[in-house]
Amino acid sequence: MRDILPPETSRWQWVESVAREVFDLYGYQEIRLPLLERTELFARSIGADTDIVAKEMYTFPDRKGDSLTLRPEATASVLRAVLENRLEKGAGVKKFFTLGPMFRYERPQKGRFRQFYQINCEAFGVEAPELDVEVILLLMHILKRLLPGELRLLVNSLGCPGCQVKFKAALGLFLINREGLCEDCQRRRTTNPLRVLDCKSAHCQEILQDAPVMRDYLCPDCAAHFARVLELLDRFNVAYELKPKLVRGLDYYTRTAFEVAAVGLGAQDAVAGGGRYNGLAKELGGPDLPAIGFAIGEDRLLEVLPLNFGQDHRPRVFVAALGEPARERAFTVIQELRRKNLAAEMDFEGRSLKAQMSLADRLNAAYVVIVGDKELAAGVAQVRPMKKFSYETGGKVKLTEVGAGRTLVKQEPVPFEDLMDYLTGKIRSEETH
RNA sequence: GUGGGCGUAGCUCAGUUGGCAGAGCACCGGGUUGUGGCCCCGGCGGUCGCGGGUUCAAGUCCCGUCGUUCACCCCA
Repeated sequence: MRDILPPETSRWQWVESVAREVFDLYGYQEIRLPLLERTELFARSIGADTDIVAKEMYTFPDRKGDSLTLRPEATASVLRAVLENRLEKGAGVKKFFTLGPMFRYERPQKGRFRQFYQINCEAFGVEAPELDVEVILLLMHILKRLLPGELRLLVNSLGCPGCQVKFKAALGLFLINREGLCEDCQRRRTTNPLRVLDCKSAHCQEILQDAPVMRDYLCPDCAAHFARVLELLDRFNVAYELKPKLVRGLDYYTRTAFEVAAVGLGAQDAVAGGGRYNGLAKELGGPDLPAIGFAIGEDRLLEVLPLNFGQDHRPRVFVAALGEPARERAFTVIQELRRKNLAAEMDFEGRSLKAQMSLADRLNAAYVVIVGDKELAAGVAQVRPMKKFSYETGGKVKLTEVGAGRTLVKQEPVPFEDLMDYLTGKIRSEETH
């Protein structure tokens, strides 16, 4: 478990605000969900044989004795909320996004945490491959707004349950008399044969060279659906890699499955993953409701995001005051500035002017307003621009770097009654540049 | 669930065969009695993760424990 602290938090806010903006462009609306659900929901949706359900859930009884679980993923909760509130009724596609923490009890490592954050997208009610593509376009739209680096989009089709039965049978037959599979795969061979496909062992991959491929087992409908998805991705110039061995960890996926990988994340390099889950609604006792969605791993995304992205560059005003009367005045000045929507700060501890200047510098103040006895008497404050490398010509500055290429910026006397207009004007004009 | 690395000042880390707990950065003050960033000087700051053991003596050796980190399994 970990805390997320400033200045890191402003990067999180930025990522989330970009995601919200793009979701809005595509017509998605936010839903907010409980972090706790009845254990049964996850057991039924994710699949009892998956690692998530078998060993990774935070599960405990509540006071009444009902078994509750901290959500290990969002899709099941979203679908539960949709069905409970009859949100699937009515014409057209229903589009939702949600974001927040998920919980899995596993050993943390790079890019993996016990409490981690996802941005989730879920769309219901439309079976057409166009929706698959729109969802992928949406995902790539968000990621490209956020990340400058190259992303690898991996796609595959897992087929419908009919295809999967045939394929699993073929794969099982293929695996049954193969020698030399790693220990894990020997176990998986019976428990979850699909997982053998994406084993990282080089030796297993060698054995799998001529294993049956899902694509050959797709029924005509599934094959046509997948072909159309690929055709549209091409038309929108979305670069993708076909990855026949892409299987996903949750049982409920059907047809289109995809994953986005980024470099620099170590062993856990998937920043987003998703796919169709047409059968899940019925599985949970609802109607036959086609559905597709994805999850972005926010923690991992932040990990590969350059450090300067999403930092707060809002200009601030610092009011430096000397003496008690000046401090009184300064307090009213910063409140006035804040009411004008300008971020403003001052010192409450009676520090020296030098110390206040230094503080202003650390707070990244764009301007310092200096108020002392002289200024109060004259009714005129000194306004000093704090751009890097600016300095006052008359000051006792020993800055050794002063010289080549520095601009001279003098501080200006500004009557108190003009202060607000002066500062708002200065800062607005700088913001537009 | 399995295997390894690391826990010493706010941060990053030194610490010799066991012998007075250190540096850089950050912070505070001064050099400049009213002016930030560079420079110089000074200062503040540590139950050495926690508990036990060995020893005249433990940051150092041993055992346990907690935390953290990387990898496996698996996933975002």
